[in-house]
Amino acid sequence: MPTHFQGDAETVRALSAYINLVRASDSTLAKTTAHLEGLGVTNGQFAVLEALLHLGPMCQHTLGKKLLRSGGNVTLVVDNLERHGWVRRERQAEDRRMIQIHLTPKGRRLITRVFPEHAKVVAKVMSQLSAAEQEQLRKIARKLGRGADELCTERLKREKEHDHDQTKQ
Amino acid sequence: MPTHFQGDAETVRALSAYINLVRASDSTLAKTTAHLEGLGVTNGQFAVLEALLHLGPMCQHTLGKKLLRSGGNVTLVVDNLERHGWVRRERQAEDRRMIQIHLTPKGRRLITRVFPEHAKVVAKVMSQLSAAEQEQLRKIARKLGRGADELCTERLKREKEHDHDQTKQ
DNA sequence: ATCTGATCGTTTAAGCTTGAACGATTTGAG
DNA sequence: CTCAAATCGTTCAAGCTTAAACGATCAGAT
Repeated sequence: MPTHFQGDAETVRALSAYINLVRASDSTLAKTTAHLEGLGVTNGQFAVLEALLHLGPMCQHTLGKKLLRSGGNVTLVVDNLERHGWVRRERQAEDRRMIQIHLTPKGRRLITRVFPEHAKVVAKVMSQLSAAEQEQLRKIARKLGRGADELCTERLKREKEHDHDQTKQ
Repeated sequence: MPTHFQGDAETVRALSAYINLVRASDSTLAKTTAHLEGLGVTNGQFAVLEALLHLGPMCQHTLGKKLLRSGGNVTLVVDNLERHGWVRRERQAEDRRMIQIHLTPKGRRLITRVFPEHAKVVAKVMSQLSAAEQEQLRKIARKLGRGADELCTERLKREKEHDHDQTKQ
């Protein structure tokens, strides 16, 4: 094989970290997705429902930015969620370009029931790592993927800390 | 909102690490994919070409396991690679169920040219992290995604160490 | 030799995802 | 006011991905 890989140690290190990162993500995502499918909810649908539950109603454009998905994708996922009766669209009066997405009571019941199960699966998968390792992973991954919001986790922490209702919504 | 998230600190920690992991992977993968698309190679195609370059010819089933992809997916990707003239199928004589995939000279030229560029992009993205952080990330992610082989990195390290041709194949 | 079960690759249907083109709406400049 | 540019959601074509059903091939038992 006449071609060498000409990278230095730095490049080898970066590639190694990168590959393991993507594989770990793929692998854990597959496990949690398998659980969701058994509940009749796709990955994208779950992500939207979770965002609406933990962050409140928001318009599709915002949803797309939060979830790192294209506009067309959000339209499709919301279509499907609407078809199931889990969310409803509400055109904004002050800016008729925007459509705010709301959880319906039915949708709220669903995600409220499903999310704890999902959390349990994630906890089980992540339990392969020690607490310290999970914390390191969180910090490093956050630094790497910075610019992306953290969705539910901040809210979860607040809920945990205060431990009382935030009846807003 | 009458429903609390009932998880303990352990679950919150796991979720937080998980979300940041998936987001970091999504985010970095998007950046590297964007570069590949400009070269007329899809993600899956690149992964196959890279595996063939760094691990040598192998049958589709093995390819699927290495890349964590379904059999049907491997068939499609190899179809497309074959259509471009970058790989060829070679039915095995000793076991006619298997089909070994080989890089063509044209395919080898392509991946040999493209891989260093890809490595450079990865190195740039990962340079947001210090060397120590990258090393930590590699270890932790590897532990989490264990069972998955590391594809090129081991081979790259060997090439780097020995720094001479391994003209095999 | 024949049969059974396992393995490998292919095909198909379904769903996800994206980018680009498009229409509706708003904003701001003139 | 009027028009141009920007923003938001929708639609469409294309490609990726998977699971399941299928045919071909092999290995082992009888």
